[in-house]
Amino acid sequence: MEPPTRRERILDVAVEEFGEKGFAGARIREIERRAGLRAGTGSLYRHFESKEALLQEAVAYEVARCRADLEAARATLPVLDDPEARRRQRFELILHELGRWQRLFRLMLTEGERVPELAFAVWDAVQRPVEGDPERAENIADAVAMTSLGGYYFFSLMQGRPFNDVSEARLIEALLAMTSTAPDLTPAERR
Amino acid sequence: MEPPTRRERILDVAVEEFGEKGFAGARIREIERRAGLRAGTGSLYRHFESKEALLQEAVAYEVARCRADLEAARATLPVLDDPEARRRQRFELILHELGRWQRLFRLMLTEGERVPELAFAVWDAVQRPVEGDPERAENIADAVAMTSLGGYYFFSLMQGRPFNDVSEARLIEALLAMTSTAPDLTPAERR
DNA sequence: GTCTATACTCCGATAGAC
DNA sequence: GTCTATCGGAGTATAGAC
Repeated sequence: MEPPTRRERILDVAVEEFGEKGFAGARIREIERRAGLRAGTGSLYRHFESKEALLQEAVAYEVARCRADLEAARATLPVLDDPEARRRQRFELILHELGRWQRLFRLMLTEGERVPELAFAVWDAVQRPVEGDPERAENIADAVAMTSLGGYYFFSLMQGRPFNDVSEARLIEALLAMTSTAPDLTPAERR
Repeated sequence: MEPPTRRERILDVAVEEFGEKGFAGARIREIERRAGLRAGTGSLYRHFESKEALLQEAVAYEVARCRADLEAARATLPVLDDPEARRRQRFELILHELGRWQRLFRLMLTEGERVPELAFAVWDAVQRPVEGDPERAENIADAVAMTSLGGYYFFSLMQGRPFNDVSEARLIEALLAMTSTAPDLTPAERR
């Protein structure tokens, strides 16, 4: 692995700074400081046109890195035969990756209008394509699992501790039990 | 109902402005403009000490109003005997109230450090207290439902349409089916 | 390509007339 | 309690030496 260029170091810390404080709250001087440039000198502008341009490039950079990490993580996982084990594996991966994508989620919530492509990029990478009828029981069960993992992540983030003191392992256990028992999820009107 | 005082009008629009743009991005002149004061004159400071103080009071104001709305909504609901109907009622209420609390959630994510009491206030109001053992099956099932509704709300917000095209009604249906079938949620090691 | 120095703008906040 | 006028500070951005 080559050492990161200065440009990459700037992008790195810019993602952090924008993610933590949003566009308006982010400080160029702070990004310079963290990237190893003298703070407040404007040296950053030899690398990027403006604060706005920096945000755009930082987001694109982080999306690319997150996607690569996700692919890499998927590639290292063993291929499992048991469907339940496969679902557990998937749930654990999702929960883990949510942390990796946290800053992009935050930017999506706070700077969505400023970077409209971000929403597409994130969902394109994160979301398993829905195959066939979205009303299919399997897809609904998957949506419940996905939303539950996402909600768990957000609520835990907000509470600053595991949501309602339910551990990750416990939640996954419950989700597996609920979706494997596979209650009839066909809409009532179709039965 | 009395007409809102100017102070209340300011608090009203301040919640909007802070919620949309965060503390750093919010503009006093914009709040003045929206509250019917001349923009950029600093007239706001006859009512509030500083931007920081305004944020604190705006948050407290919004928490109080959201809580009142929640109580009011609960009070108007009919008392149901059927436990399943009661759960459906509860799920629908949560999904509905999440929209009302949206700005506070956002402020919690973006300005959490600035207003540490906010997290306590919000969770105290929203969260049904966990009775007894948090590992109890009922509480775990409830946590799954709560997280799923929260995640559904957030993801739909981010996607700008119902998450994975699953309608609210459909999600609630699925959650009811999954939690009423009541699979054995006791942790494996206790069986 | 990094620094010094600084221009320029925007914003939060204050003083004081009415 | 709202306006006019303005201060002071902070922040983005630029010009130019090295």
